[in-house]
Formats: sequence, structure tokens, C-alpha cells
Amino acid sequence: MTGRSDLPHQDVKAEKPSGRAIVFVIDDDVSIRRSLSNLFQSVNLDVAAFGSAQEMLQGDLPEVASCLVLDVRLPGLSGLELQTELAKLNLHIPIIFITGHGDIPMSVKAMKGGAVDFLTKPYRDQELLDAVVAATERDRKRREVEKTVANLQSLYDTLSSREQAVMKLVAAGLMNKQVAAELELAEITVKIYRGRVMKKMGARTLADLIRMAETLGICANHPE
Amino acid sequence: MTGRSDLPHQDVKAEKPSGRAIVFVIDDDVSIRRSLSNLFQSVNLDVAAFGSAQEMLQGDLPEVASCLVLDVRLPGLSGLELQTELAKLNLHIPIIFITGHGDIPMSVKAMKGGAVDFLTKPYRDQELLDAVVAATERDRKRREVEKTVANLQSLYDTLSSREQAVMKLVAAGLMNKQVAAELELAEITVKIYRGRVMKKMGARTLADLIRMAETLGICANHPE
DNA sequence: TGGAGAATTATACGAATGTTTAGGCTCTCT
DNA sequence: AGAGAGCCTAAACATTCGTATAATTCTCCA
Repeated sequence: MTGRSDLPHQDVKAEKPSGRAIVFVIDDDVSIRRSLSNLFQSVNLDVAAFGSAQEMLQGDLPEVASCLVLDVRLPGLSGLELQTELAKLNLHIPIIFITGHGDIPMSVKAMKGGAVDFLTKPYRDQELLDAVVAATERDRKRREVEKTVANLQSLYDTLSSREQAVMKLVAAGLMNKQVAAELELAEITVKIYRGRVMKKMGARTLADLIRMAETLGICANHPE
Repeated sequence: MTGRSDLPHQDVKAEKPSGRAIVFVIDDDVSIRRSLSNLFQSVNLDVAAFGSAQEMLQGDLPEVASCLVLDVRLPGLSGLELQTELAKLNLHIPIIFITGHGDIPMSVKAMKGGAVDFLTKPYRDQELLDAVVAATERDRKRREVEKTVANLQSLYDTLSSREQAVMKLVAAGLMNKQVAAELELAEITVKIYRGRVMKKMGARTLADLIRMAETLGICANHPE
């Protein structure tokens, strides 16, 4: 009964540039879950509500921008523990904490852990909504850059090991001649690989390639 | 009497790689100022103590890594107001708040504003020292990158407007021929400028130059 | 065993790049 | 007016880059 709540099938297009977003709500109190769901749905946000952190961890995160609204005090895994757990799993969903009986160290720990906000009851609905908007926006941006990097990485993965090596050295600024010496190849071979690298990576200019190497964190290790 | 406290002239070299650091302490209670100063000096940190935010704002910030330890509650400008003020002035000194009578919204606001920590009395000295170490380390890193950027910027400023234009377009990946067309120059002229740019910027390879343009945030505006 | 397909090299040529030498032009400062 | 500085171009040359064609070697697989 605490599963994913019915998503409104009205298909209302969001007026924001952020597109659709999902708000995950975790609270052990059914009535709070319901009222939060109503609040978010009233502003055209999709909602998925859970009664405990474990329930939420079993499902998988959606491909859309999302955020997490949860009470610090939860049965089983506490809110802060969930935050730690998600960080360990490398899940960077922005979190908004709500609490009735929190204290300052708790809020500081949450904020240090990257929480978007830490609201104390009673709070105004608008406060929560503002935080949710900020959180989903942050998530959207994060997903954007992550997607860009992932796309580049998948291209990079299609390169043969030789091609990757050439790309590293070229991006480091070495001339074909030097790359050839480093890899103990003929210069012409380097040229061939270099051309293939440009094509496979979709780089139209050397500047493109260098920037790609930059965002991929590729730097040539100078072993000697 | 609340001016810069005597710096210990023992000239003890810090064992950390961070080198010397200064801790600014702001508190209206003299005895607290003194005890905090003692605490920090006991671990070889330089200290400058003030009785109010205004006093501190009048002086100027040092060139070394530093951080700010202050009570939220201060005469005149409050701690949070000082944080806002410093942000407006583009002074990014890391702040550690200490409070006896704080609340959660206050701590959340402080943390949202970039504070390193928000400690409640009573706190353990070690907690505060840990926070100070983290803060100065953060400041040191920030200064490092800022210095790098400033150095690059000063080099860039020595370029003539033509040379800057050429650098932008070259960094964008255009060929000499295209740069020449864009700027309505002869290709040979672009070559000359390009060479001068490389020399003036201290770039040994095109990759270097592109990375410099990257960190300077230079991107060619395509007006047409 | 034959062949498909890589990895690698060679030759050759056209295009792009970098530097040097030499000059002309305009503006400013003295 | 003259000197200097910055801006612009030209010719010539050497170097580097990019690509096409062809050949070699090797592995893997049917």
C-alpha cells in the first residue's frame, strides 16, 4: 500500500524548461505521505511515496530529474543513514530533509552531506516546494553533465587500446613524431590512428578532441 | 584593544604541506577571544581576533590561507549578515560558526551560504580544530586555483586586441584560413599573431593554449 | 589450409602550420 | 618632424598534418 502512488495521467506538460520530474517521498506516516503527494501533484510533479528507506532502495531510480523528500526519523534506516548509503552507492539524488525533532548537529551533518535543505516542522508549503524545485533543477543539471560525460566515455571505449594511447598523447600536446617515439611506432601509423580517433570520437578539430580529453580526465602519464 | 592579537614570533614551520595559516576570530567576549586564540596558537596557527564584524571588515584579508571563526550572535552585524556581506564583496574566506543559542534554520542558512561548519556550545576543542584545518585547507586550494587563473589572465591581458581575437578563434578550433576570413585578415597575418600569442602566453603546444582558453572561460562568440 | 581481418609500415601528395626576412601603414609621444 | 609602437601584408621555406593507396605480418576462425 505504500508503493508507487498513482501517477496522474493527465499528461500536463510542465511549463518549466526542466520537463517532468519525480519526487520521492519517504515517511512512515501514511497521512503525511498522502498530503505531501497531494501537494506535489498539485504543481504537476510526479510522486513516488514509500514508508521506509529500504522500500525505496529496492526500486531503482528513474531516468528523469528527481529528488528525495524524507523525514530524518524513519523506521529502520534513518534519514541520515539513507543519505550516507546513497552516497556510498554513488547515487546523487538531491535530498530535502523534514523533521519535527531535529537538532543543529543533525542538520549540519545533513547539509555537509550535500542535502539541498533541512526543514523543520511546521514549515510553509511554499518553502518545501521551493526546495523541491531547486533540488530537481540541481539534479537535472547534474544529469546533463553526467550524460555528456557518459556519451563521451562510451565513444572513448570504442577506441582500440592503441587509439586510446594515441589520443592521450595527442591531447597532451605531443607531435605525431613524438607520439610515435613514445609508443615505438612509425609516424605514419600514428597518423592513421589519429585520424581514426578523430572520426570515432566525432571530433572535427583538434580543439574538440582536447576538450573531450579534458572532460574525460585523460592525461598522459609520463612514466619516464 | 580588540585589534590584531600578537602573532607568535617563534616562526615555527608548520609540518603540514599547507604552510602558515591565519585564523580570524570574531567574538564580543574578550575571554572567549583569548581562549580561542590560545587554542589556535597551541597548534601553530596565527590568529587575528576582533570584537565585531565591522572591525574585521576594516582590515584587509591576508595573502595566506585563512578562515573565519565567529559567533552567530555579534554586536552590530550578526554572523550570518557578515557571511552575506563577505559574499557580496566576493571574499570567499571559509567560515566556521559557533553558537550558544542557535536554531536549525539558522544553521541551514549558514551551511547553504557555504559555511564549513556550524558548531554548538559546548563543543570539543578537537571538533573546532578539525573544522579549522578543513577550512584553511579549502581556502588554500581555492587560492591556488585562483592564483593560477589570475596568472593566466594577466598574460592574456598583455595580448593586443587582435591577438586576443586570434586566440579565441584558434582555441575554438578554427584553421588559420578561417580565422583570417572571420577577422578579415590575410592568413599570413593570423600566423604571425598566432605565433605571438603562443609566445606571450607561454604555451608550448596548441593543447596548452586550448586548455588555457578553457580555464579563462574564453569561447568564441559567433555573432553571425 | 585458406582467408578474413586486425595491426603495422611504406610511398606519395596535398593541405596546414610556423618562422624568418622584409616591408608599408597609421597613430602617438616628444 | 621624427622616433617608436602597433597593425598588416608579402614571399619563401621548412615542418607538420592528413589522407589515399598498397603492401606486410599476424591472429583467428571456418
